[in-house]
Amino acid sequence: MLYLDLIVDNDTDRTDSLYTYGCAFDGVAVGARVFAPFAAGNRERAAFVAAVKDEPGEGVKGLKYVTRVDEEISLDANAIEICLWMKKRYYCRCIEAVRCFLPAGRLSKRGRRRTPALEEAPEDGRVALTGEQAAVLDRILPQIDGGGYRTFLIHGVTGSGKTEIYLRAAERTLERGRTVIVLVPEISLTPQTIGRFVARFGRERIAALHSKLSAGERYDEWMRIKNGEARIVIGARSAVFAPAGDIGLIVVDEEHEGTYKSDMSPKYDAIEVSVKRAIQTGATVLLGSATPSLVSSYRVEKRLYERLRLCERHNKTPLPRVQIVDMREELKNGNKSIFSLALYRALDETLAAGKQAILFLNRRGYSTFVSCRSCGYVMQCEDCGISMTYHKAEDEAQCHLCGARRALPPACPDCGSAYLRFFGTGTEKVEELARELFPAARVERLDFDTARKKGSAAGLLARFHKGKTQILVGTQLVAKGLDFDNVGLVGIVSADVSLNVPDFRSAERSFQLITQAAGRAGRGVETGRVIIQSYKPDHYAICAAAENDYAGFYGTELLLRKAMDYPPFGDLVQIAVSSQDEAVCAAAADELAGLLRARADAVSQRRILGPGEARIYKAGDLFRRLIYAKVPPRDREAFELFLAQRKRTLAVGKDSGKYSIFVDVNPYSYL
DNA sequence: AGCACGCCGACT
DNA sequence: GTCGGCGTGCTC
Repeated sequence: MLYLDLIVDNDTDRTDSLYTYGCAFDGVAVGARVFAPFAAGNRERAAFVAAVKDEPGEGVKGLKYVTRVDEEISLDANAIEICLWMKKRYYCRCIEAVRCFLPAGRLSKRGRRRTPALEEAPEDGRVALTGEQAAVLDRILPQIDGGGYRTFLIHGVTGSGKTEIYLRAAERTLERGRTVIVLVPEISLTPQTIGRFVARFGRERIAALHSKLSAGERYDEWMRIKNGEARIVIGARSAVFAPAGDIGLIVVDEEHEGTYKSDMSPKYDAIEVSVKRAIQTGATVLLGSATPSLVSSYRVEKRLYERLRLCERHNKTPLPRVQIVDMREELKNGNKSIFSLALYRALDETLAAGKQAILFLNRRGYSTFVSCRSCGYVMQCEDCGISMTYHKAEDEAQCHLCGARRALPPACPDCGSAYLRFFGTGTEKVEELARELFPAARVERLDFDTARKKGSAAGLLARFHKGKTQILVGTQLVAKGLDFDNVGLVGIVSADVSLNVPDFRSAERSFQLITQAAGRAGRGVETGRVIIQSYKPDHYAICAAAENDYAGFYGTELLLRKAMDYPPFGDLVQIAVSSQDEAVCAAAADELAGLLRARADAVSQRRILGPGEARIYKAGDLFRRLIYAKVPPRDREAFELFLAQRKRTLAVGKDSGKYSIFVDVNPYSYL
């Protein structure tokens, strides 16, 4: 008789612990999926083996027995180890982590072997390597040959040929009989990257995991990976959990992108998980970016990663000329338009020269808020409490958080005045003004609103590519990865939008966005122009982006992070306390913050912030308060233990169900 | 979250 | 005497 510690498929915090069962079946290993009777009703539930033992161990009362073993679906010991680590690191339930490793949600039925089509691959552009590429591969390939864990940060400017590095590394890994996982920020935005993998290795060796797959297709792809048929996996962040055996290489393309952090439970960081998995199997990790995240660059400094540089743009096009325009001066000179004189002239010249322009503004909609000039009333979402954006195309106000839509009131609901006006600028207004200023030019807009209609984004981009459109207005959708030869000008309408987000990463994100957007200019033969408009033209993130000075930005930002104890000098842990009862929520949040402060020494007291009301104070029928804890590395383990114990006490104790605690480690959203 | 148990009122 | 209302507490 064997004894198994099981993670039972039960959706509550109370049952989030290991249960010991007897097992009469032979050959059951850690990771196996079994079925066992659970609780008073003895209903059969699925469970995963976390440990196999000869003795039941202490404190086991009323031993029950496993009824059968799943022959088809199983995980392995490495996966279980990661699940237990995720519970500790991200404060999720074990079973939630286990589900990450399983094909989509509920386990669906076996399909009949459906291989979804991938984008038509271009011919394999296998060209001679540049000297730089060869040098980078000289570091990577021996590492792959030797096995063993190592992470390389490939710091390469846009167009320097990072994808070719990934392809050669993948090729070598396959030659060694090992498997490859490639993570991309968003599969729909990276068809070129996928296309090149398909061209190089063939569709049948690749499994693509993305959100457009049906449950059945997902299951089939999962099985193709599990049984070794597909040896290369490409997908968004969740592909890091692919059931690939003997992983030899994990690639994370555009590693600085926020999409690698999950915003749903488990709120994992796919880069952290990648490194964990790579350590387990002795694999190489390639993190690629033109603007590496501060955390990754700091890890290079600490010798946890090794930086490899690619500095030359592939076709040797010089970097664009960049000009920063001080919008305060424009206002002083009587120009109230969102187009500075410099941007207007540059657009005029660009169009006259038969070139195209991209206008970038990271804010969709027409205006940012609707307000009464008489009494100051601002139209807000009833559920989220944030101001609503006016969308002219639909002639309605929209909440950009929950998607709620409301018609505009004919008069101010508070004072009855007719002076309801639109404030702030979004892409819709930029598009409208561009049309007014340049009536001869064809202007189109690419943002979430125009891209969501199926196929419309592709058509829009094709028209721009063919030169039928002269001005393309858009949000960050236009900043990413688009490669057009004839773009002579990129105008960043307001660099302040991303800078003024209340988030410690706002400077970093602004630097990355500006650098990316600027990278769209002059991809062809000639030098392009970039104009950055800002009310903070001296801001270090803007200046550094304009000068293409990554090192300068990194140095300044790192000092600020250190002064504020922000990542990479520790974790920023967000703890949300929520309850249907406003007073219970407040009291529980106060108590928890008190306990956190009590365990910290005097120096660390200031590292506990709050509790404060969440920006979305009332979500549905729940009131929410937030506490932030800045946790330095040396305190991490003790902090994790403390908070996990608190969560456990809440789950099994008297207050169970009265309020809840949700933890997000290094969150990307502060609402 | 389920699900069983248990203690009380209403009905055959 | 027994059916079922839902409040309470447990799940190897």
